[in-house]
Amino acid sequence: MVDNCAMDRIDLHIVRELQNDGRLSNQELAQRVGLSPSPCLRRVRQLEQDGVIQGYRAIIDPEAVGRGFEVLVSVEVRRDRETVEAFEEALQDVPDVIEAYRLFGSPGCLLRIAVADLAAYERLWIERLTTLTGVTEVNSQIIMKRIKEPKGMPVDVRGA
Amino acid sequence: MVDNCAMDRIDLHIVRELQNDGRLSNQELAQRVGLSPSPCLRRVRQLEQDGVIQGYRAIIDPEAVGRGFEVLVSVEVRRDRETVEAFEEALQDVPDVIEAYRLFGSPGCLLRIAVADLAAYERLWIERLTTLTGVTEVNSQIIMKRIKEPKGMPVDVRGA
DNA sequence: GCTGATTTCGCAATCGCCTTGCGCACCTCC
DNA sequence: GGAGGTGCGCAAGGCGATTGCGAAATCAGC
Repeated sequence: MVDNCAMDRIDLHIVRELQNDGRLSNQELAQRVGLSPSPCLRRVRQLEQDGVIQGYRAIIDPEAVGRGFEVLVSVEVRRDRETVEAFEEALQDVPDVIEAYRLFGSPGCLLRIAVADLAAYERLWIERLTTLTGVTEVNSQIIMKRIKEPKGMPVDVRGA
Repeated sequence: MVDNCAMDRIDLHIVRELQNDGRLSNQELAQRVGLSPSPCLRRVRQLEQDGVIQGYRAIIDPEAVGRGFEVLVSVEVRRDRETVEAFEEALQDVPDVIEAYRLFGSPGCLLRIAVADLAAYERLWIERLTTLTGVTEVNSQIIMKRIKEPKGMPVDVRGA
């Protein structure tokens, strides 16, 4: 996690390739970045240890696991430290909340929620969202379409 | 991609484990879901082919690749088909836009953007966001804190 | 500019895992 | 009760991961 920012262009290239396909074999990866397998693997291990690569994840079709209905929820919370901290802590225990951000300005907080369908969302809304303490306003917006599939951060490799 | 929804609890378990750690060895995975390696691998391949597992990705620290500054941008676009389609198409060519949703109601569109710092965002805003055709309103909100790290979809495995 | 120290590479060998073909068990439908 | 189909476990072959070591490159200091 220490910011050992000695990332040269090969490291960036490795990061980019692994972000595109986290299951690349070390051999294939080495070939793509122009290295032999052993130093390539050593670099990957170093990147993992430095926290640059935080993990690997399979990308799942939300529909297939019964979470094809997505909602963006703006939440306003009373702005004192206790309330905010309790609210954010409580969010951790709601698995349907996929993403959550605290913002400057208004709304103070934005959630992305994924559930099975409208009925499931109604249940979540009435049972878990409106009951959170300190919440003064909840505004739900159904997602019509995902315009851009999340593909991770773009990584600029100078000269590659 | 065809909805071969014969996902039993073992498949759900596989999906959950691979979402947690996309680089699990097949042996380890098989052991966790209570199978021997060969049928386990066959199931994984099937899930990939059915589009349930859409891919694998390394999770990268945004800071490490110079994208530690994140902004949520509400965009309003003129609501005719031509404009909307052109706008959404144009978004694909802006790599700094990490996520994009089209919403019901207002705002009509929400973007998540990741750049290096405020200066980089100012440049992006003036050069690429305000110049998009049909855009009638752009409202930027800087993200103070990521409350919940994206960990993918929760997968309920009945009885596991 | 040369030299020593350090870093990083490539090679080779070992080990372990992936992968596939096959036989067996179970389940279903006649 | 028998026949077909589905899905499992076993075993073997091939291939990739992993590590130790020597060589090359890079860098600092003089």
